[in-house]
Amino acid sequence: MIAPVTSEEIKAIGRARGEVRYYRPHATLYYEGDPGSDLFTLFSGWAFSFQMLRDGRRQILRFMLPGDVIGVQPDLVGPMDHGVETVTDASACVFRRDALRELLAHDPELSWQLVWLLAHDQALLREHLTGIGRRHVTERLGCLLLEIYHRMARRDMAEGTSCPFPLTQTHLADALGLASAHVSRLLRRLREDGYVTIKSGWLHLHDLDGLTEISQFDDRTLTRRPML
Amino acid sequence: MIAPVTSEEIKAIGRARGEVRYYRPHATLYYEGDPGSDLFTLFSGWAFSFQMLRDGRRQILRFMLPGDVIGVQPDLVGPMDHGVETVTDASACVFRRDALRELLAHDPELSWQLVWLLAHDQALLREHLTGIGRRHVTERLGCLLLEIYHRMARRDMAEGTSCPFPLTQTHLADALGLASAHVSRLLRRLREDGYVTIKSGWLHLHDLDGLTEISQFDDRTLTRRPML
DNA sequence: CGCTTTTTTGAGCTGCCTCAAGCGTGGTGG
DNA sequence: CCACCACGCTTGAGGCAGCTCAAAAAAGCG
Repeated sequence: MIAPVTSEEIKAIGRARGEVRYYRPHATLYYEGDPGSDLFTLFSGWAFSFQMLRDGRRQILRFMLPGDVIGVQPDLVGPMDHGVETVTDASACVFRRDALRELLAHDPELSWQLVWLLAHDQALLREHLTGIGRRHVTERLGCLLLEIYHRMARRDMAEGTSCPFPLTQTHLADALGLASAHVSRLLRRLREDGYVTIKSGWLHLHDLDGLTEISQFDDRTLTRRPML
Repeated sequence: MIAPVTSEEIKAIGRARGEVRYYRPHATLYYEGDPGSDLFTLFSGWAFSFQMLRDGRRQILRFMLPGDVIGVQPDLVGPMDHGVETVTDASACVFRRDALRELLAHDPELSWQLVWLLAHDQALLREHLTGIGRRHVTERLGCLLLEIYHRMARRDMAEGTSCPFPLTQTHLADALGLASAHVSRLLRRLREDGYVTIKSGWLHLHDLDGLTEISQFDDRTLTRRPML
């Protein structure tokens, strides 16, 4: 999947001047415990961040779409508290951590943007947390699909009310805190009720407003666009 | 409750030079939708941040203990995506948002620290998210109690394996994504099994190691101390 | 000491899980 | 080009964890 990028992204990438790396699906950008990995801008493809528990349970924290910045989140010194893995073929622009620190010291505007970016990530995490903690599962799933659709639309990567959607139901389940069997049932119901179909790698929202309504979806975090 | 503060906190507060405000329990520092509130350093007392759904369901995102910084998280321009409310009597040092922006421009070191702080908050959120999404409820509760205990201990506000604990079971329930009746049952079991008692505003951990074990508690996020 | 808030406990229910088997599909190699 | 394999999806059956509703006991608080 080759992704167009917006002018903001190109600007950010230019600033970074890192090399570009290419990944296969299911590849690891960095793993939990990694002692200080690099930073990335996802150039094309999808990825996600996650944490594991000892017995293999996995929680997906966030899906990364083209243009997203990866690896700023963690403690900037010290090991990563989460891993990042690709979903599809992907390419990412790398730049070194120490370079960041230097950049920040010389460019207050950049540090402001970095703060903005972190704050934005936090907002997504908060929304996700509230969803898992307090939403009914159907709402939860609906919100996730809508969030992804809107994020894709902002990047001009949607066509009408459809967009590419390479995630498996297992991804969804691990993001939503559910069993994948249950996600299948939920999707069936959404399909039968005429809201959504997922087919050959595309998400189709047949009734965007209806889904927004039944999901109690609130795009408070999405109306504000990332600057970087 | 009057709280001692560590030297780091005093330094941070000095830098901010804001006025100090005093709050009663159950008071609002800012509310969801607040168009750009101020920033705070919690000086004494406990508070928490939360989001509400339309039908009244509440998710507690994070508990704030003395010394914690409040309100940096959100989008630094634009309305707050969450509210903050006190649990106990509390006092907080305020400083204005625009002052922050100016400070950042002139002090790269400070912006570095701010980034650190945001990253640390994110780590807490991630841990919380994984807990709610993928942990069994007993583990979840255990982890929350341990997290709070450790955070208190770091502030020298614990005595042995006990610490002040002003939260109600409803607070715990809303943080963990549970019903409060169920929290009561879980706590009874932890008490009967000799792990924990909560009594007259204090948390007593009778078997810290045991609880850490059965909760699969991992203090990866806590071993790194906040610098600000 | 009376009132409010919190905690405890019970009974019954249901939403989501687990386990498991069958099906569809795309990719690979003969 | 076809056969096979692997992986993801679907669907069923049965179980239990955690919910709701409710009411009583206990613990602050003025």
